[in-house]
Amino acid sequence: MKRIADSTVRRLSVYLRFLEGSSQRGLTTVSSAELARHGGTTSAQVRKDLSFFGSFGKRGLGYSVPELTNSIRDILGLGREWNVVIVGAGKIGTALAQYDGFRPRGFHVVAVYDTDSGKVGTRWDGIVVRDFSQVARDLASQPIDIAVLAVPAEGAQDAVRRLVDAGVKAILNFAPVQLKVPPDVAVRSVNMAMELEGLSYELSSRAR
Amino acid sequence: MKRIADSTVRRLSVYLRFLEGSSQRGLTTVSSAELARHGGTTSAQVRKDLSFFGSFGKRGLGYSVPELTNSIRDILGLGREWNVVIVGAGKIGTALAQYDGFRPRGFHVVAVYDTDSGKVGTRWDGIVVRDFSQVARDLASQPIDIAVLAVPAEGAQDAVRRLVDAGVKAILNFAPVQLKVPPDVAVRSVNMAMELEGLSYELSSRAR
DNA sequence: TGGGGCTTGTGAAAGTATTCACAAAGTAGG
DNA sequence: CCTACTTTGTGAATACTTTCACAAGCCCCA
Ligand SMILES: NC(=O)c1ccc[n+]([C@@H]2O[C@H](COP(=O)([O-])OP(=O)(O)OC[C@H]3O[C@@H](n4cnc5c(N)ncnc54)[C@H](O)[C@@H]3O)[C@@H](O)[C@H]2O)c1
Ligand SMILES: NC(=O)c1ccc[n+]([C@@H]2O[C@H](COP(=O)([O-])OP(=O)(O)OC[C@H]3O[C@@H](n4cnc5c(N)ncnc54)[C@H](O)[C@@H]3O)[C@@H](O)[C@H]2O)c1
Repeated sequence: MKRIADSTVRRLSVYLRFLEGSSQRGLTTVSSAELARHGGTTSAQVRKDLSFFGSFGKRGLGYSVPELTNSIRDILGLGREWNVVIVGAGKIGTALAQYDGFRPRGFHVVAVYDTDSGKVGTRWDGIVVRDFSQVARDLASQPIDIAVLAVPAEGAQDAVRRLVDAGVKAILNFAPVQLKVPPDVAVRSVNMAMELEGLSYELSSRAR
Repeated sequence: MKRIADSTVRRLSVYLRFLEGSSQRGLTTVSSAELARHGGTTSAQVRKDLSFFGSFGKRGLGYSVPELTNSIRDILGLGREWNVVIVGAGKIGTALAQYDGFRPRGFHVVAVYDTDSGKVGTRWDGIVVRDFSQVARDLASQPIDIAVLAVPAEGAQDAVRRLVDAGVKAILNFAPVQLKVPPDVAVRSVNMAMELEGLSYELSSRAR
């Protein structure tokens, strides 16, 4: 099977979110043009994206909202719960642990880790902060799907090494560094400084 | 002048970060191959990226670290301070306002806004939380370059409308919605749920 | 001062992604 | 059942990005 472009997968997320909203507003069908308008793309793009995975619509009518919702959830692997740990109980780690937008989408934060003994043992919303040195032991008994990395840049690569050694296969990285991982580990990075710099570039290049 | 790809601008940020580290470690020159290794790309890509903006290296030798650092800073528009406001003093807005990684790169958080009267008037690190309804008045006296949007998804589009009306030309959006803005306003979105779904997709498609 | 070794800068080629455009398949209404 | 209309699914065309490959330029040392 052909490799699917990252941009396609991201758009599927966007379509899914719109479909969930449509369902709540009682819509039963939706056209590629409507999906496009809300996703900031074109109807041809929507149809092409979906066509990589199959044929989900009815010609002349559009897509059934519940059916397409289920199909995209399946494609994205959202038909199950994913166990997530947050590494780094600092400012951003705390915000993420307390965020209630992940659970409804199937991402379940099962633990928060830190190296600071002053933080280990505290708890928020029923999630205890555990000692990061125990992560390998913990993962042996409770399987983890995704680790969210929210530690300072200096410690990030070392923390990744330990997570990978413990068997983690997917990492969402907030530290502003380029992580090195084996090819069987998936990484996505959120780099806010980079986004701000992108805006800075746009503002500057427009002025020119 | 030809439009520069987004991916190129992002890589420039990555190169810049590595150059800053190199400078601290006392290096005076660096080759495209070294930049590539740390940026997770290829040396040809590095040279091509830079070639869009000029010719910065010395053949046979590489790039002067301080000169290339300055050149990239210039390209990205980082030769000045940018005034930033954060809209939404919730979990993520608080983390961002207290984050100390933005100031050294020239992004200066000058205000935080919220609509919740219980939060308005409180202050962290010398930044007072102001009433969002006053944003237009405030911006008239103090110019703002970038607004960081950290409000719930439902309120995001309306907040954007008000910011755009007040003259804001760049927005970094954390709400999981596709914002609609006029063409002269730059938007970047950080959508964490989408990143997690991307990881979910990768994990699932590998298993298949 | 000239040659060997290295690295840049860049057209051209290859590879990806998006857009076009239209046949095919469906709906709706008489 | 037939006609007019809508919207999908998809090859082909276009646009964009990355990789290749090599001449040109510069350093260093003999
Ligand atoms: N706060 C933000 O808004 C923000 C924005 C952009 C990027 N980031 C990035 O996110 C990361 C975290 O930022 P923050 O502001 O939350 O920092 P922070 O200093 O508030 O928190 C970092 C936490 O990580 C813990 N830690 C350190 N090393 C660790 C390790 N090896 N294992 C486990 N825990 C460890 C520390 O004890 C601390 O509690 C940084 O890389 C930062 O650059 C943060
Ligand atoms: N917290 C996270 O880790 C996280 C992760 C991903 C995405 N997000 C997104 O970031 C946004 C904020 O999330 P949060 O967890 O900080 O929420 P929150 O509820 O903690 O904070 C939202 C804040 O925005 C304020 N607000 C509401 N409407 C406003 C308006 N029109 N103008 C100004 N302020 C307004 C509220 O009073 C509140 O203080 C949401 O869209 C959320 O989906 C948050």
